Amino acid sequence: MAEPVRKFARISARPAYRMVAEAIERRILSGGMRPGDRLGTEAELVKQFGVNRSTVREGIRLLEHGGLIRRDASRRLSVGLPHYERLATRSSRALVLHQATFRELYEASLVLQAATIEAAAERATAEQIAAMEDNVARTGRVLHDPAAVAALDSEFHTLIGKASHNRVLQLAREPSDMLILPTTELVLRKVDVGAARLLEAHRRMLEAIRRRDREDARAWARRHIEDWRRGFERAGNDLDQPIDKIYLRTLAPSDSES
Amino acid sequence: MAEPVRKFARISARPAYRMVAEAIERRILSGGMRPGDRLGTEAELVKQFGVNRSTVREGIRLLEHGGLIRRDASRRLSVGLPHYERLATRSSRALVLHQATFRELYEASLVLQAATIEAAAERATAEQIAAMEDNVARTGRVLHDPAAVAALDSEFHTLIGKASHNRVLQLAREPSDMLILPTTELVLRKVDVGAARLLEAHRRMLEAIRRRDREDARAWARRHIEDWRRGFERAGNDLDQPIDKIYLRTLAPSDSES
DNA sequence: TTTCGTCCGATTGTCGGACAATGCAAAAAA
DNA sequence: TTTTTTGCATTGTCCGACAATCGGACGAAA
Repeated sequence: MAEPVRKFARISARPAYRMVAEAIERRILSGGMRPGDRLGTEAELVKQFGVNRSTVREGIRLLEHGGLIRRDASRRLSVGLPHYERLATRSSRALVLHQATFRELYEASLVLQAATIEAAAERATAEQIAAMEDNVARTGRVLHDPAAVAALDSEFHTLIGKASHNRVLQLAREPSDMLILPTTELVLRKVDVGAARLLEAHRRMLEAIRRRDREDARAWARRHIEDWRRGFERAGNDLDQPIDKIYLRTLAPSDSES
Repeated sequence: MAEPVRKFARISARPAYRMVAEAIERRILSGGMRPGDRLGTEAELVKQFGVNRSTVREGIRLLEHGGLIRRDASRRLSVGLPHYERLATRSSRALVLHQATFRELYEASLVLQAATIEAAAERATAEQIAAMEDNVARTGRVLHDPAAVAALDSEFHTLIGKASHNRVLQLAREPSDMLILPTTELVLRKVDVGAARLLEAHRRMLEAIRRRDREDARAWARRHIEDWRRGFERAGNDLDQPIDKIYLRTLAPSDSES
């Protein structure tokens, strides 16, 4: 299997529809087009690239799903700004396919949440703190409803992410959040004091952020996640089991929305 | 702008090519098909879905770019296993489009690298340690060549990622790595002792991993990244500047490979 | 004046058919 | 048996077509 001397550059046997996609992608990423800009109509692209409309359409599809290209209400093409959520959805799916375990999620979350809340403690704006206060208040009012508490928990973590003012951290955090948070409701149903402890943790975290006390914020975030783990295990789950496909049902529709 | 009472659910007029993509996606994610399984030919899909081949092909394209579907050497369709690198590429691009700054990258890296190396110190196998030793040895031999050192640095971090045995962390880390590492060469060219310090740090990190000394490993990883920051600034860059599009040139070809 | 039908052109979504290039596997030749 | 050839299946690309829908213009009704 001796590789012959490599002398020639790989000939570009890339299908035309890929070249179309790459050309558009390059244009966007090189700053030639900004998010929101209108891409031409299909007919125009046909003329520019000199290929058939079917080919253009296939090329467009490649970029469309990734969010780099959007179709607005009138179905016309425009440059999109892929949002973390969408990317996180894909990443989450990859993790499931790779059969990552809950322990891996737990370990990563511990670190990422701690870092996020420290950043939030340092940089949260007044509005962001107000939003968290509102969230905590609402949580207090629905303590008996696991689904509602879980939803508000998810929102709370998103708010902290925003308050961290670090988009890289947010992006890094989202996949694990997306897989852990759906289990919260499950845990709450099994552990009676779960909702109360969750609220307590949120309150303390918020309090620490308000005081700009990074250490305390970090400590409570850690405790919060460890609570989740205990509840998860008490609910009869094994931390070393692969992430179940069940959660994909939660994920699935989120990507197919208009 | 008073929103009228919202009474009807949004009507779902999803085009057929999307429904095709969703159907295939559901089948895969629900475990109905495993990575590596052959998807039928286009003609078969046409029969199953009862739509035109053009429509099927557009649907396929949606999934193809995400890696959920691959075309093997013979161009036939099979279920793919999206790899982190591919996802990281997309995430990196998103970060650039969102104009994230190097400070955000730096902050996130600090945390993620520390966590990764702690996990690696705990769980690295003998083979993985051997691979790192080999990497360090090779680095020692090319200290004068910034490009080679940068490449080996990247490899070293990948090895640590593998040794962490935590795929969630790896996935979280990859986008920031992908954006920071290309700057290493740049930094090395500006700072004379850069390569030596880098090698020293790698050596210490490896040593700590071998001793299963999490604290020490973490400390050296931290120092390593702080070295990068100092070098980055000394090279005349502002940490608060948005990630430049320059790096996209590095990124661009990585996705258009076969 | 504002609101409501209605019409029209432009554009997208979908379809059917076609053909060259290429890969795979069976058939023929060595 | 091994090698070569041939034929078929499949993909990539193109063409032309038509219904559905959107945006806007135009005029009628309130």
